[in-house]
Amino acid sequence: MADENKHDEEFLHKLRHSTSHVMAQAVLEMFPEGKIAIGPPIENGFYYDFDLPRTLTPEDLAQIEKRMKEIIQGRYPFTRREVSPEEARGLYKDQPYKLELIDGILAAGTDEYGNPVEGGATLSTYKHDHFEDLCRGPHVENTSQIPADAFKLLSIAGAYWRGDEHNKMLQRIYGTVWPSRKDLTEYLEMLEEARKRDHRKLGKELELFTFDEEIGPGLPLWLPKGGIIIEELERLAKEMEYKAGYERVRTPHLAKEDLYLHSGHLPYYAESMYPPMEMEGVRYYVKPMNCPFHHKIYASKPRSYRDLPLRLAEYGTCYRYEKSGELFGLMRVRSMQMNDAHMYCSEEQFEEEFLGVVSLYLEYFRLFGIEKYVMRLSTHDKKGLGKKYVDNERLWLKTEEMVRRAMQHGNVPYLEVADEAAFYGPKIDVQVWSAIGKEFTLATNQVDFAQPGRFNLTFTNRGGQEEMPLCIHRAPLSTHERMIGFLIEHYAGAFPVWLSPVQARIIPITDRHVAYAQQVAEQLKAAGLRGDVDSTAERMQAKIRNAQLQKIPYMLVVGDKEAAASAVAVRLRTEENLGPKPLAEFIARALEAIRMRQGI
RNA sequence: GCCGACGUAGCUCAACAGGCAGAGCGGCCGAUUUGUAAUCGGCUGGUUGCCGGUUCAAUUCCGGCCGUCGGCUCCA
Repeated sequence: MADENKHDEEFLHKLRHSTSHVMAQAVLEMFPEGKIAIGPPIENGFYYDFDLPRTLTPEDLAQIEKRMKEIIQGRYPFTRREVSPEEARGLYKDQPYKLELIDGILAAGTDEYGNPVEGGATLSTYKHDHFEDLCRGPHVENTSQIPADAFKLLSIAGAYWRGDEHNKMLQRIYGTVWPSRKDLTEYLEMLEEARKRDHRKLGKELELFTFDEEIGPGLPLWLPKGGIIIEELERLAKEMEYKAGYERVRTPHLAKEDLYLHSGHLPYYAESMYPPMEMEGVRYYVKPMNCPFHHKIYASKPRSYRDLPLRLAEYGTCYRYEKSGELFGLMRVRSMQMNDAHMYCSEEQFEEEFLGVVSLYLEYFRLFGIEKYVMRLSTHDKKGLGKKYVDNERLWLKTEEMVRRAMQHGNVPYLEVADEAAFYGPKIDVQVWSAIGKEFTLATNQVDFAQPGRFNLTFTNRGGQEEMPLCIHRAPLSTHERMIGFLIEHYAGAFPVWLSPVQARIIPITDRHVAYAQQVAEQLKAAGLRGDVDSTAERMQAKIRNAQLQKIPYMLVVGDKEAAASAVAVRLRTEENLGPKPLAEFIARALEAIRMRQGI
């Protein structure tokens, strides 16, 4: 079975890669003077980058698709051949991007995407019809293996040559292709379904948050219902952090420039900080992170080894000037409330502290039922030392090894990726995917060996000597913005009761039941439940529909029978009808679900 | 920030090829009083994102700005 899947994967890969070649041929026929860059297969499809004399339009895509179908039906075989550097250069003398790729392959021993190739570089091409592309392959044997009714060109986008923003921007066409028409249809339907759970759409429908042009891009307004979710998440964080020995602190939203110079953030971060404001000759910045403030709290008095680990927690509000094109609903914003904490510990305590954080993550993920995530160990890259990263290779290697060891000892699977670290140390990032497939770092757990030194943070060890602590930065619940954006999609808006803004909607069948409904509401309130009464002049059916659309977990229908018996007829949003229950029984059930923070 | 598309009522969306801007939902008023996903009728609602240009006339064509979206870059 696993073997079969592997074959499927290989075939899909070849299919997608081959379709991208066919597309490139079609585009070059349309624009004979066009330049082609690269066109790899990707998850669910493929793309190809072009440098063309004019911008593409959606109508062009239809044209290109049409031509692609003709090419496919030409039943052209894909043939591979190896070419000498001279021949390759001759073949692509009018294709500057290909020439650059050839040079790269020969110089660095990499393939056309810059990945190293074992056994040195060989130049090869794949040809079908009259289109011959510099390519390592593999491909399907014949264009006829591409189902002409199972591919679709999806979008046109800009993309920098070699992914570098200093390079020219090319035009990228994204497409998708599947083994059959049915697979394609299913994929497109899946995309459609995913759009329905998009947090931007649900956030509006469920009245959780909004943006206002006059307030500013990336600055969300939390509506009352969203505010409830924030309150509940903070309550959870406070409970968990209290149990784990954290202490809560509070720090201001801005500080003098000196602080960020001192922390070392300013040179690395200036681009993404709001510009300074000046008062009486002093420059202040609104904070993009909480760490320097917490360091100052650590430094507020002499520390002993007996004080460690010291764990300072704060839901701190930070502001980062993300580039305009990078903003994305709640997932990428400019004002954010971070589930932040900094723990200061000795080297011996590091592993236990670090694993303590990881287990906190896992506890949260279990609670939320988050199963699809990847823990990524992000390490430094030698080339970035002194630029992107603090220039201390010895400590980089040492702390990276410490994290590896901690993860291995804790039996936590992780993936290691170079050149993704924070500037002050390695980190574990938790990667998740939004409904529409965008990847995000949800939470992060970072080692910091640089800032304690910059702030002269020390503690007196057992031997009476001053020692520098390590610092761990962590944010298991991410920021409220990203966490809630993610949870909206994760639950498709149907939050478990404890997070539901409205936990119970009381539905009087006729106006004469409103008084009883209000009594029920009072009792829910007294029990600490969030309930409201739908007293609109609608029929019960309409009231139920509205509650369903709002994804309210409990609908309590009350009519004559219920009023007479101090009962409520309980309907769940899953459409399960529990029938009449004594009010006290319902309240007990709801409170239990809330206490467990599970289900409805 | 870069490339491209888009922006019409609170929401979802119409308006031939420049010629007085429309529907459904919502909201308000009234009628109805109903047992598990939409009761009926009436009313209300817009300087068509903003600024400028072309034109007798601009939602429509052109330019600039703002915002959103799809990507790229970047990122909690």
